[in-house]
Amino acid sequence: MGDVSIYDVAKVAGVHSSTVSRAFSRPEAVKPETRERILRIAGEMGYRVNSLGQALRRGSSNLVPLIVPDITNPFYGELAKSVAAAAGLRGYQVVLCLTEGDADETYRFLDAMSAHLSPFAIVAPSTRIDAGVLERTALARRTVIIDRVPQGLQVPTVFIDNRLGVKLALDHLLELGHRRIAYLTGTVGTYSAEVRVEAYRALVADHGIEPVVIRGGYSLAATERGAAEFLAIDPRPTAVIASNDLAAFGFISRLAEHGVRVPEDVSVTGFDGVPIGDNFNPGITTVAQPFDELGALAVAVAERFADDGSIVHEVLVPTLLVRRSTRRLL
Amino acid sequence: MGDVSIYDVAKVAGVHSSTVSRAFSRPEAVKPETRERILRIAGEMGYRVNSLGQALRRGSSNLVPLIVPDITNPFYGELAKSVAAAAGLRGYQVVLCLTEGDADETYRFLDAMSAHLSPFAIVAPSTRIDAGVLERTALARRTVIIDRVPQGLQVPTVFIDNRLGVKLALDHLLELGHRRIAYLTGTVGTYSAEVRVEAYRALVADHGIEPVVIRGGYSLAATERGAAEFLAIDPRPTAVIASNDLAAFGFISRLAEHGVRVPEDVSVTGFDGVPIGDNFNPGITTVAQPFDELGALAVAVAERFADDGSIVHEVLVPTLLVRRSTRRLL
DNA sequence: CACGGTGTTCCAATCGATTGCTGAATCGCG
DNA sequence: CGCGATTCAGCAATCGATTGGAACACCGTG
Repeated sequence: MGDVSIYDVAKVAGVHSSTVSRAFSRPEAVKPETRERILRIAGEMGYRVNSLGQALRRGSSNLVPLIVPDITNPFYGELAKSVAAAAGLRGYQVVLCLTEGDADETYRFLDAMSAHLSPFAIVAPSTRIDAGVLERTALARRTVIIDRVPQGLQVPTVFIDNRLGVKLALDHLLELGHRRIAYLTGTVGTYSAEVRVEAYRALVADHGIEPVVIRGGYSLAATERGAAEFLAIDPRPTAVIASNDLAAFGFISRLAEHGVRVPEDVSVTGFDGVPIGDNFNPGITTVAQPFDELGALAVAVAERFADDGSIVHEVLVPTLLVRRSTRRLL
Repeated sequence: MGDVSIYDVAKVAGVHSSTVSRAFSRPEAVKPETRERILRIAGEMGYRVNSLGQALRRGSSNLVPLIVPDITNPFYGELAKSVAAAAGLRGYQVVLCLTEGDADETYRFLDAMSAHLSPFAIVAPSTRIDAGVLERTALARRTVIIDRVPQGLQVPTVFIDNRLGVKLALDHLLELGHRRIAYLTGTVGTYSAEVRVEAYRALVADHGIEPVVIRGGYSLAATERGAAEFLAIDPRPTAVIASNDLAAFGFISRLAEHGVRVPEDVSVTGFDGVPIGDNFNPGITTVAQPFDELGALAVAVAERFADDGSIVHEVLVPTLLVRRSTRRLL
């Protein structure tokens, strides 16, 4: 089955192996009737090009590593889906690399995949990118980051306008009459996460509102702590902007266990806009990222970077998705 | 950086390239001091073995395709996580293949990955496996299925005891005093899904209970239809066994929008035991699959199958995870 | 008939690593 | 001191595909 090489096909077709190769990779360079015969025989013999031999010779494979901290987080799930779709369209295969939040793993994966001659890599970091280490990895000049990066780091990035996202959520809540609006953090230490809190602080100040930041997260312990922190605040906020959907889910769930209902008692907004938010109880009002665009741009930007070294920073615009977790303050 | 080959190292170290190769792949075959010098020089030069050359020569790569319908479904997310962990431990890299429910894609991915000389493949199907097509793919004799398969299909499998899972949920509800217990389906057409409904039908019959099957799903439309079907039933069931967590989430969410509360008005159990169920509102009582075991066994079984062709069927035992979505019938 | 031009195929080197075989050096032992 | 055994390293073929350049046939033209 998989053990037919161009040599085998060449022998049967009575031509040289290089002709078989060209029949596939440069069709116009071989006489139509010869080509057809080769293709037919190859088909009959069950020949399939060996990507390895091809990649070795060409010096570049079609394997694109997607490095994420945690695939069970729906945000990364959506990201993986869109990247895989965009990559597939261009003939790439996504190699899934899970770091579990260990930054060193990122660089290890990058090294491992450069040994597979990956043309480029896509990284959704869980922490701020370490410029020094990144420079040292083999794929350094061919990696795109799905996050903001510190000034001066020569790496293309793709991410949403976080400030606008927070503004969207805040304006929505303000319009509903809320004034005591708190912010719930997640656990990840990405640059984006920091940008979001800072945006919250700045925007809220513009309205003369005192910022209140609650530490949230995903684990049972973190969500419980978040709920406890919230319940201890006096006077209690009437609305909460969560840094991401997952944190909002856990927060709402813990609140419910304490008899605090959403949106009746508190309005809560999520962030990311993962589809599962539709199936949450209540449907979560959230700042939605354009995932399809995100994946497509990540691949396109990475391809360009690898190709001509051009470093661009694509900033996507989020939209507000109003569902049922927010309501007008009575 | 990535452009150092064994020849470069060999030249600097003053030895033959084959010695460099052996220094890495068969350390005992080269004199300790020679080996150390080679390793040191290789390190200084930033040499990294080129997996492609290696795989081409060996006739087998370390790339393991994991083929799943939808990575944003938390079940497959958990599966991917555990498979990636188990694979990583043995030096494999998981290649993520997303079929979006298109069965043909499965076979296409299998073919594509056999061109990468994958040692074996792991498939979580979205439909019943097509024996005929599977046989025809190159990786056929090296694929393990995460699901039940029809009798007579010569393929190793890893999956949980679905009947026991349903029994766990049913017994729990019976013990809580429920008698009108319905079943909510998902949308996927896997063998496991079928087995679960049938188990429900059979088990419920043992208790003289009339089976009621509601068609659920993940999409907004499907969850709404499920809720509508449920609300139309008279007399209304007091408990529902969902075929999977995601379906349960959407169902509960739509029910809430109709003023029906869980668990106050209906008890609902999920199936799969995805961690996000903890952050759902309310925390979902569910039949938990042992994910870590699942991933580890999938890799182990696939490895054995590829190695000596032995076909085993591992059946894992699920456990009941009691949270807050079920309560005693008053 | 000779010659330049065009179209098609072949030859052979190459990508990077592995491995059976061979030859050389070293060791143990009588 | 000499001989066989053992250890270690070099040689060269090989995995499968690609590609620059050579070779060949055939064309039309002068």
